[in-house]
This record gives sequence, structure tokens and C-alpha cells, in this order.
Amino acid sequence: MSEDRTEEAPAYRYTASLAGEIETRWQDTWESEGTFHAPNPEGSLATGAPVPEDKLFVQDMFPYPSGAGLHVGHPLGYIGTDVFARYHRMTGRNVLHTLGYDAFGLPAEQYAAQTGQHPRTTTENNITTMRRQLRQLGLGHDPRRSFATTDPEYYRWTQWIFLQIFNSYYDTEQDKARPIGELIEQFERGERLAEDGRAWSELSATERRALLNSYRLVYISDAPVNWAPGLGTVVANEEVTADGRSERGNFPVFRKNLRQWTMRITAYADRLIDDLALLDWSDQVKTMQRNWIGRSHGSHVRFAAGDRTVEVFTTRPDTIFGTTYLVLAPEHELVDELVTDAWPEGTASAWTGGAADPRTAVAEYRAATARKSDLDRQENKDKTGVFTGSYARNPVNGRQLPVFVADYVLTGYGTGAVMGVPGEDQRDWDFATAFGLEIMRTIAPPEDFEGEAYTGEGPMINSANPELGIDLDGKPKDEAIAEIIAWLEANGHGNGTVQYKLRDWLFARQRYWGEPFPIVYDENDLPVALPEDQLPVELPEVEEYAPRTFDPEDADSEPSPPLSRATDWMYVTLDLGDGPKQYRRDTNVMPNWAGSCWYHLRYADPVNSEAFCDPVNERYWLGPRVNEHGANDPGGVDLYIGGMEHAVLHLLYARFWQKVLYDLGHVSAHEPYRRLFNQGYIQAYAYTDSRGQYVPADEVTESEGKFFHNGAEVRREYGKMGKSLKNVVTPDEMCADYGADTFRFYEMSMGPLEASRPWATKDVVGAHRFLQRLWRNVVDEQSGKHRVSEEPATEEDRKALHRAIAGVHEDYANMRFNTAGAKLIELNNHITKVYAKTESTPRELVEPLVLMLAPVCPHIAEELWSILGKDGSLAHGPFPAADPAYLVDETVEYPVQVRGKVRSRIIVPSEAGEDEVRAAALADEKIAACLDGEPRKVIVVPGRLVNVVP
RNA sequence: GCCCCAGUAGCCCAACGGCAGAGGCAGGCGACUUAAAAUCGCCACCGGUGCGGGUUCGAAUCCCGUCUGGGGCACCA
Repeated sequence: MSEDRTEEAPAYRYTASLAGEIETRWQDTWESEGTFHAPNPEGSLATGAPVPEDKLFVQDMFPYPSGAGLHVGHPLGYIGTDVFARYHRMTGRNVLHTLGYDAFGLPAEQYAAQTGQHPRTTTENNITTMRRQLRQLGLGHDPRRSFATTDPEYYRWTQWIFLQIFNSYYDTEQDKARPIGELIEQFERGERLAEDGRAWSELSATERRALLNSYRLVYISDAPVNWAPGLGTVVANEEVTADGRSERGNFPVFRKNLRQWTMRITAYADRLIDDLALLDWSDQVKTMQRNWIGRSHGSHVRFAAGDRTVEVFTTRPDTIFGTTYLVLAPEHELVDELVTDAWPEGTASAWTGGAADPRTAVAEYRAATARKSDLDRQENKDKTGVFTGSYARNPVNGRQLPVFVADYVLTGYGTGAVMGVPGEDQRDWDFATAFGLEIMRTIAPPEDFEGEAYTGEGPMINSANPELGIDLDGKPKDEAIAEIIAWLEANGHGNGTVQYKLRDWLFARQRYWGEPFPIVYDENDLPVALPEDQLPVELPEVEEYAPRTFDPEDADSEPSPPLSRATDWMYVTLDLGDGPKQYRRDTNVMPNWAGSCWYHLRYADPVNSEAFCDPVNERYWLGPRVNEHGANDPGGVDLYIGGMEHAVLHLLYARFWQKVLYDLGHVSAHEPYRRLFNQGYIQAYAYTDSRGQYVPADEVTESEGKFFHNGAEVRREYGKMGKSLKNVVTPDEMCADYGADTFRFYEMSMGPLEASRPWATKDVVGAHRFLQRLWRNVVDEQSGKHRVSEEPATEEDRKALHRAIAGVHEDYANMRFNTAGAKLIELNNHITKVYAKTESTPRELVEPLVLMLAPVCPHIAEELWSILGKDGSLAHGPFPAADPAYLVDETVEYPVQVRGKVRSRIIVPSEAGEDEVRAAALADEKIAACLDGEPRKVIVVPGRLVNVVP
């Protein structure tokens, strides 16, 4: 397509090579002029002049600088935000738009482990490549605000935020995080006691520290975590797929008790759910977050089992009369205490697991469960379990309930124990059926109900015990739940409660390429926060970048982080207030998500060395704006664009950190992203031959609906773009063949930004032809001078122009870039039709067209603007305004329908009233012909149509 | 199994409940050319909006059911 017929083409035809020349030149100009520098109200990015009150903060999701380079799908969102940002900048707003790099992570480390090249080198090379690829697209970013999470000046503040979290606790009374110092004061004043009831003054210094550590928002716990031996690190719950493997690398994951940093995100569970209501996000993402947090209201119920008590969690305490057994998770701590030495008389053989006594049966069952991977537990939903030999007593009816151990009860949720209510829970029904347990209904199903467990609504039955003063019979569900909870609480058998699926966030990784913890350990092995002036804690040089990895199935292996082998770095002598002492550094690094939790804040104040973000700058760019967004505005980035894949992880973590910083008074916004927009993906066709091998997609030809490669038919599939699928198209190719403006226009015109669609290189030429025609309407291809006259445009021209202006305005503002593009083509087609064959085009048509084109195709627009004799850039406007006088016509054509079908058309003056329109319609001969006397009804929609009902 | 989203011309896609077609690709005809490509101009095909019902004067649009495709969740008591 990059045609070598330059000798024939006129010297100033808009070809790919001319586009390339124009584009490079304007990119250089923008850079040297600082065209996209957005002033801050405070600090070194302030200009001294007051900043406009009207601002816009647009942000793209942080890219990871991959070594593979970009394909045409990657910049879709970046171009979308750029068009939006440029449009608003032209209307006079102060627009913050930039792009940084989320550069810590596994690929650079794995590459380092293979080649010995330092991850920093790999990362920096990749960033350089990506910057070059993006620069040629002409994105209007403020380069001063770009950074990488791997910059020590950036992760210094990531560590600083970690320390803020470390030095806080969650006050459940005030429902906010507070500085740990305020907790100390409460202990000192005696307002709080240690868990064992001792006063602060009775505790040793070490005990005091341990006590405080148990309150911190980030704490070290010795709890079951997800250990992936094949990856050599632990991972967060969120990073484990449904089939029990690591999202990264797809390795098996095992539960293992390890000492690990954990963030108390669960303290924020309610606020993270409730504040979703304040956000302009899609319901889909909100629902995913709600489901992930998984709040369910229910109650704890305590069942006496001998001298022990089994506490269960249930969302259906109303069904308690239907309980016929209890189940504990295999890992439950009470199992050892409840298991008996011999089977009770008459124990069914199905309950024994074939063992001679309960102790053996439980031990064997537990061992079998431990051997099962999560995948096995997942796939095999047959109910298994064994009887412990013990019975518990149902407090509402005194019934004896056999206590089982079964792996369908999960240890991490609720109390790890459930009451078996087969009548109203299908899982319990399945278990009861498998073990021959009694099934009793306590809710009457409808007469025609043919299922097993009945989980629907209905009147309660079999649920009264007059002696205890309980009578739920006949009552609806909500009433029954409220009543039984009140009874349980009054009688000490339980209490209403709320459960969450969300668990605390495992925050340490045994890797190299991540942020080190700003923590050292003293001789008591207790963590000590480093003072702020010792930040950043930089990564040491090491011999081996990779952690030790193990056989992916070796569940008994232990993590061995790379930093633990940097012994010179690990042991330090510091004076932290009580004289020089030796300390040991923490050898974990933070997970990948840390850096992306707060980058929006750093964008707002990127070079501040005194603070992570000056409060004045934070308030200006991110603060709540009640006047624009209403009284409940939480603040945050005005528009955040990215893919759906971060719906839970990144967006939940970032919201959590934002709320902590808000509670501690560091920021004025309590949500990071006011508006979230999920873009679609550009996908591509791939082709396989008869052996199932991929063939290069650009060599495939189509004929009569079939596809051929070298004469042989190939099979088409639809999906991702990727090297292995041999269907990658790069922005570099598109820029070389057509220019960046053509590429940008095409990407935006393919469809709405939120839709996924297939890439079609052959369609790109349409966008190129449009720009070529437009160029020719403005520029003489022979001389390169403009061919614009000062002659006035016609009435008809002006109508076309102002209709376009009005439509394009609205389309840009609502991110309908595809229809904005269509309207520009339409206007240009009109101009071409009227003026292409004449000497010149009226300036009053050309200038607005060029300005309206600028957000999508900024380089050609700048060039045309300058050829038209304008000084400077059009990046800051003006943007044309539509004159309403040209939006109305003198006459209107009304289609006239009879019974909803168009039968005729009439033309009436646009100011004609309904009656006149009606009369004109009925007078039309074609309509009169359809009518048999007076019509029953005539509907006149002003400006639209007439519908006659005979 | 459950929950979202989407189905309009050969393809990508437009249409406040009001004329199904804005725009692009592909296609046809013509101009330029020795010719082809590229460029330019013109043209229109064909679909009654996945399917079946309903509401309405009027439905691509709203409601119910159903099919297909894409995404998410999945023993969470």
C-alpha cells in the first residue's frame, strides 16, 4: 500500500509518506512547545497563573511494558481517551492526560533469570520501545507526568503509603482508619484492654508491640495462604483461578500455613460495597465487585455437643427446625475434640468410611481431602464425609444431630461449620440422600413442586415449639428470620451476623522484581517500620533473580525469596532511636498491584519530592465536586478507561488504598475513579490449515465465503491477536502504510468504543481516502498552498455545516467517536460534491471542518490549520459552535402513514401547526385514496410524521 | 447450573417508540490511463432488524419466551 508511484503523484498529495512527514514534525512541535502540559495549582508544575476551574482528568489503565510490542488492539483505549481529552482541551478545559508504566512484574524477572540481564535493563528497554510506538500515534500526553512504578522516586511513595497503612488501625466505632498512635493513647488511658483482659501497664514492651501489631491495617499473619511451588511464591486469593491454579503461569496452588504480610481489606468490606452506589460504573463491574465481596446476612447458631459447642453460620436461620445433622469442614479445629473412640450402637456402615472407629475414619478422610487438589474438590461434587461419633443438640427442638466431617463445607467461609437442612438446601439434600439422613420440610413448597430441596418462598411448617415460646408456622421468610434471630439472641444460642466472601489481602511475594518492604525485624523478630527519611528502600543487586521454584506438585516445599540470598543487604545496623542495633530486612516484595493502587494520585503531582501528592493538587484534580456531580460525589478521576479484566482485582485494591488515605486525611476523594468506562477489544481472525497449524493471516484470500492459503482451503477462527496465531497487525505497519491519523480515524470509526470487533486491514483505506479528499478540498496538490476563498458559503452549505457541528459536538462529548467520524465524512462529502471541481472552497466551511477533525486526526488538522495561515496550535481550540439559525429548515417533509405504513409524503412550512399538518396530510390524494370517509384517528408528531388510522 | 452483554445488507456498523440506512469496506458502471494499480465521480443491490408472542395509532428500539455468540461466577451455607 505504501505505493512507490511518488513520481506520478502530485507533490502535495496526502500520501502515507506526506502524512508521516507531517506527523513527525507536529509531534516534535508539541513536545518542544509543551503543548499538552497541564498546569497544576501548586508546586513546580504550577505556572503562577491561576488554573481554570474547569478541569478534566482522563486516565488509561496502566500498561505493563511488554517486550512483545504493541498490536493494533492495544492503543484502542489510548486513542479513545486522547480524542476525548483533545476535544475537551479545545473547549477550553484544563485537561490532565498522561501515561505511565506499571513496570514491576514477572516477565522481566523471568527474562532476567534466563539471560542474566538485570530486570531494570529489560524493563527500561521495553518502556523505550513502547514510548516510541505510542509517540508515533500522536497521543496528547503531558510527558512531565509520565513515570514508571519501578522508579525509586515513585516506589519511595508506594513504601510510604505502606507505612501509613502499617501505622493505622481500623476503628469500628467511627468506621474509619485511624493512626495507631491514637490506639496507644486509648490503651494508656485504660479505655481498651488486651484480649486477655490485662491492662496496658501490665504488658511488657514486647507484648505491647505484639498487641499493636494485631490491630494494624497491614499485619503479619500465620495463616493458610496460596502457595504455588512451581511459581516459587505465594499468591492472593484473587489470583487463584476457579480450578485452583495460579493466574500467572497456571501452576497448581496449595493451601499452606505461612507467615505473610496481609492487608486488612475486610475492614472496608461494607464501605467497598456501599460506595459502589456513588460510582458511575457499569452495573456489570459493580455486580462483579459485590459478588466478590460477597456480603450475606444471616446468623451464628450455637449447638451444644457434649461439653463442646459447635457454632455454625447460616443465612437461613428460619429453617433451623429442619436441621437433621451438622457438618464440620475437615480442617475445623473442633474435629479432634468431637471425634470419639468407638462407633455408637447401630451406626450405619455408610457413615464409617469403612473404618473400625471414628478416630481412624476421620484421620483417613482428612488425609484423603488434603491429597485432593482444589480442582478435584471442584469437579467432583459427589458428597463425601464421615461421622465423628458425636451428637449435638438442636436448641429449638432438642433433636439429636449426628456431627459429620465433610469437604463440601469450606474451612475459610463463615465458621467452617454448617447445619444440615436437606429440605431447603440442595447441597444438604444431596448429602442427606447419600448418607441416609432424615429429610424434613419446614417450608411448604407449591403443590406442583417436583424438585428436591425447596429454596423458594412459602409458608413455614413444622416449626413451632410452644414450650420454648417459638412459633414460626405460617409466617413468611423475612418475618421468620427476624423472629428466630431474636429468640436465639435472647436465649444465648446465637446472634444475627454478616459474613463476607472477601478475605484479607495477601500482600507479600517471594520475588525479586517488586517494591521491597520498608520494614526491618529486631532481635524479637517483630517488625519495625523504617523512618520516612530512609525511604526508598532500594532493591539490592543479587546473583539470582528468580526465587527457588519447585516441582509444581510439591506441596511441602517452602518459599525461598531471592532477597534472602542478598545477605549483605539483609542485615543492617541502624539507629532507630535506641542506639545502633542490628536488624534484618524483610525479604519479601510487594505484589504487582501495589504500584497501580495510587498512580492516579501521582499523575496529579508527579515530581513532588516533599509529598506523594500535594493536597491542593489532589483537591483540584481529584476532589469531590458537588456542584457538578451532586452532593454524594466521592471525587476521583473524571474518566478511567480500560478493559474488563481488572474489574475485581486492581479496582478493588485501588479503592481500598484510596479509602485508607482518605480516612487518614491525606486525600479529599474517597473513591479513586468516579467514572469507569470499559472499552471493547479488537479481535482478529486466525486461520488453520488441514493439520491444524496456523497460517499467516495476511496471506489468506477469500472466495465465495471460503478461505484459502496457497490454494488450499483453511479454517477461520475468531479471537485474539497474537504471534502464535500468526495474525498480528501492528500500529507501526499502519503508520507506515497510511499514517497515524488514518489509523486513529479508522480505529475510532470501527464501532462504539465499548464494543469488541474484528480488525480488518482492508477497511483502513476508507479512512485514508477520506483524509485525502479532505486535504484536497483545502490544499492545492500541485503547489501545497491552500485553495480557500473568502467567498461566503451557500445557505445549503451552512445547513450542512451547522448540522455537522451540532452532531459532532454531542458525539464527542458522549464518546460516540464512530458517529462523529461519520458526520465529518458526510460534511466533507458535501463539500467535495460542491467545490471539488471549482477553483476554491469557502473558508467558512473549511476552518470548522479542520477544527472538528482535530481530536481524531490531530496532525493533519494542525497542518491544515497552519496552511490556512493560522499561528500556533489548535490543540487549545477554538472548537466551532453551531448556529441554531441553520439547524431549522423552512419547510419540513412529513411522511404520512396509514396504519403505520408510509403511503405518501407532504411538504409543509416548518412553522405549520398540528392542524395545518393534519389538514395537508388528509388532503393528499394518495392518502385520501386509502381512506373510506373520516379517519378514526390522526396522530401528528411535530417535525416527525403523520399517522392516519382509518 | 446461575448472572450480565450483544444479534440490523456479503462484512464493520447508524438510526429521542415515529420514513430501517448516516458512514466505511467489498460489489457494479463511468472518468483518467497504452494498460493495470492508485485516484475521482456515479450506482445500487439486497435485508423488513436471530426466532415466536405481547404492549402501542406506530416497535430494530419497551415487555415475555426462545435460539445463537461473547463475557463473568460457580459446593460461599
